[in-house]
Amino acid sequence: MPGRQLEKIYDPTQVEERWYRFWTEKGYFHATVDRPGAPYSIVIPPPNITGSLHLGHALNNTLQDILIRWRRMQGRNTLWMPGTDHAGIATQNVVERQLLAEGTSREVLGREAFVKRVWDWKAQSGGSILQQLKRLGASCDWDRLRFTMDEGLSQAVREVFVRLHEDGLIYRGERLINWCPRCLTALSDIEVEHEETKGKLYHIEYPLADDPKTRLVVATTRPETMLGDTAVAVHPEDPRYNHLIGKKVRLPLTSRDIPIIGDPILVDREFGTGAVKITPGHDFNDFEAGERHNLPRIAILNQRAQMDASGLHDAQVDPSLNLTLKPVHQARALMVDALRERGFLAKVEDHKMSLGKCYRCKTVVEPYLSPQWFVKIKPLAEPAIKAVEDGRIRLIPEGWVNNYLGWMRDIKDWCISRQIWWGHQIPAWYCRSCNEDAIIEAAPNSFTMTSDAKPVVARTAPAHCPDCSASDFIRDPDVLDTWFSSALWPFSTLGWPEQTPELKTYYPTSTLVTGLDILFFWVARMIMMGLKFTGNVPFRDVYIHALVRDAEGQKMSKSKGNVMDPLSVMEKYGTDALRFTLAAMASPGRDVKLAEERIEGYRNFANKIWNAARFILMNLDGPREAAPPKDRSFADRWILSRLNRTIRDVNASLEAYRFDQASSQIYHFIWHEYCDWYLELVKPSFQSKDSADAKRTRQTLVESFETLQRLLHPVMPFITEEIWQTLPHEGDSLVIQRYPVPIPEWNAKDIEAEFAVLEQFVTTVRTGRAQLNYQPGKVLALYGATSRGEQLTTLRHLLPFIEHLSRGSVKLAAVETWPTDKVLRLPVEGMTVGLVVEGEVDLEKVLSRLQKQSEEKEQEIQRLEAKLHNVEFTSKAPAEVIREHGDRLRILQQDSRLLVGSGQQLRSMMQSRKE
RNA sequence: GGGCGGAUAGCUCAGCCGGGAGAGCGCUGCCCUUACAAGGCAGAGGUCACAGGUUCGAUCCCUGUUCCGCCUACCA
Repeated sequence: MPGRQLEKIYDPTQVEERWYRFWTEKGYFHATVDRPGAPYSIVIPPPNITGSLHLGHALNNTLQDILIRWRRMQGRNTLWMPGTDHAGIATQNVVERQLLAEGTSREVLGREAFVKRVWDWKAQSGGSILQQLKRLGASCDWDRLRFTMDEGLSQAVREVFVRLHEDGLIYRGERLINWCPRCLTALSDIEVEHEETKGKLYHIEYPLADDPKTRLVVATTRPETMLGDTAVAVHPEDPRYNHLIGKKVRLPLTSRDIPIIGDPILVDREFGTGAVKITPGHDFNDFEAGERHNLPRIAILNQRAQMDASGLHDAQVDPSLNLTLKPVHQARALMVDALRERGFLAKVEDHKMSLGKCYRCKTVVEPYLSPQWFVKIKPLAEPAIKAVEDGRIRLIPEGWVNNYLGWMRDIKDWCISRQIWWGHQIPAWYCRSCNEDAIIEAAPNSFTMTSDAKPVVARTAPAHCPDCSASDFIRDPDVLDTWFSSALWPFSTLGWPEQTPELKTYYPTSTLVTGLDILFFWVARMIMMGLKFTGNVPFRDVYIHALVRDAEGQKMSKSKGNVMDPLSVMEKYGTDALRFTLAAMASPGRDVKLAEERIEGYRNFANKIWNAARFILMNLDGPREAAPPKDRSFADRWILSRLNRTIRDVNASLEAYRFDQASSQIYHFIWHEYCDWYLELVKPSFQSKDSADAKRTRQTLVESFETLQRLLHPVMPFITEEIWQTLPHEGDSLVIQRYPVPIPEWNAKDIEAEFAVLEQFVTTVRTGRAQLNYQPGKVLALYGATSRGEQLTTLRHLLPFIEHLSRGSVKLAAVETWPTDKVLRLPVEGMTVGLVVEGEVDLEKVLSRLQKQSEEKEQEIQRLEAKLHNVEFTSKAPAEVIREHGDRLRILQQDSRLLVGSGQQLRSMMQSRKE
């Protein structure tokens, strides 16, 4: 049964697509509730439909796929639920840009046509990331693909909204919210990115109304908003100012007088001048201060962050300033000039401050006063805190727990309404006749509702008004924050609110794999919603992985030009190499710095495996015999024992989400034990094709290598399937084979100890070879000696292997019987290895190395002796440590004596050569 | 401002419930030895950031310092 010949170099492009198609055609990734095995489920963090695969996705999905493939092979009933997220703002932006290029706009199209246009776009190009996930090998159940705007998920959204509203956890009200003047929508607090920037602190003089020569100086970073000031605050206990409380100042550049008030919360006496202007319409703190003191609010900016005509009028601003419709930064410059000219500007100093920007478009965000929908979050947060505190949900690594708890305990109400068209429209309707004054038709067919409007919240459009029974309604134009629907993802994708078999089987899901960046956006909200609506946690484990950075540790971004495209990486090095790299670098709590050389290194690893497979297939031509492990050869027993250890380690690592450990354990085993030693040890047994050893070793080769393919498959699915299919095997695909578990009969501690002796001997011969500058192929005359009985037995027993790996003939005899004039002696762990010295050899070099070694050993001996002579140590250290120190010392002393002898003997050799 | 994490070989990192300092990549030397030059063999390279403390003993535990990340916060 000669297997098919493999090419000399592994070519992933020949392999990957073929097997992925095979797997999906066979339906291996499809989950059914009646499948045996304990359920294991993961919901994918749904990528944006606007997105294309970047390395963060690649890492995230590689780790999920490793878990899913591993659990599937363990016989669990696995489900990996895939899907995409409608990404309201981002998607709307993309389509609006297209419209702009076509010379039109969403306003021209109208809402209905625009939304249809977005669906068209989604149908065309919204799914490309899914194809890329397949390319990565993701074993998702594609038959269950979900989208946050699917009818089923939309129904879940409406259901949740209505129930939260019924429970009083959703309300509508006029608040100061974060507003993006480019996207023209509200944002939640966490959608604002704060960035440290260099700004200015302007000191502005406000003359007292009844005594214009006396001026109160306030400090501000935003002089343009002073036009909306409705008070100035000082600290009530500040002797510099408190006598002014109750008086008024004339607001510069306006004809308004505003009061001076005392407020100990807002005012920090140490900062600036100790006097603060209060602009309740444009600053969150000022808004609260305004609430405390019943101050009027004047909005001087419109929704595009331009100076607003009616706002300027209300604020009684000097019209000659010509500010109308000037954007913020221009208005600021004009204001500063005007203040300076008219003598109100005391001074300007540099000032560090943080600026809020829209996380989607990086535009500076404005606090904006408008009616919005909010989720009252505290009652939802409390159970979510408890679930993590009591361990029903584990965060891994657990260092993030405090982060999570801290954020949750301090959580603020969640603004969920967005003034865009793409998304789940809020299920709230306004009766026209009851809200006549509250409904404003801003443009034809475009309405806004004041905060006084009374909505009817319902699952479907109401037929009659509960108050006046009229039937003319206008639906709330706002849509919900995209994260509102993603918060339901773990159960909405499984059919909720229906109690589907899927929901019963796969919920709570087992593990969530995600990046830190969406811990609050997504994970926290899923926990809150899951607990609220299913009474159960949405997942047991949350594995939080790091960010992928470039080789210099910089965040990858298009503007920096340091992005690495995973698709071209897969093209160049193969998908398995990329996956292995990401897994190997996924150390907990540390960012992944990705350099291309690493990927190349693991590409080489794939090739190493490939060539091991070639070797095995070449030698499989002949009978095989499945003898019990203990009856097999030394090499066979050794590799099975080592493989067993690796199986144990890898399983333990995966259980602990230590993808890095699992990968390096497999890497080390395959390359440095299996290939470097085992395959070399085994070569001689094939010299006589039909020997018992050959038969059994063939069997061991197949067993061990087949097991290795199973062990590695979750990380490198493609090459392992390709190799597995060429090896003798049972079954249709590696995907559905059982994951390796340790086999007790494979353990052979004694054999491993024997191997250590062999390895030391052989390595020492090789070192000697290198020192004597012998060709690797040169067959040597070698000697071996040891005074330790068990070592001698092992050496005798393993002589054929040792001779093969040392490329020489080894005489085991007492050192005294070796020829003194032509043998280099090298000690190792109590043994002495002898190499015959022939030809032109630089013995000086050899000697100096011996001397250096000798010194190192001597140092170590002295250190150990000092320790063992120290009574404090011997009386207080554990017996085991003392014994171990003693053992080590004895071996060192032995080696040291041998080294000295070896050096003397070498010197006399050199002497006799000279003569 | 607060919190968290990091500082170990040229680079990227592992290790550490305290007892001989490791890997990968890179580097040096020899070798195209029929599985693999995307390879083999051998090797060089580290006062484990700094200063104290606890201990018989500290890379590891504690305290402080410096530097670097990240998260978070309304200091106008």
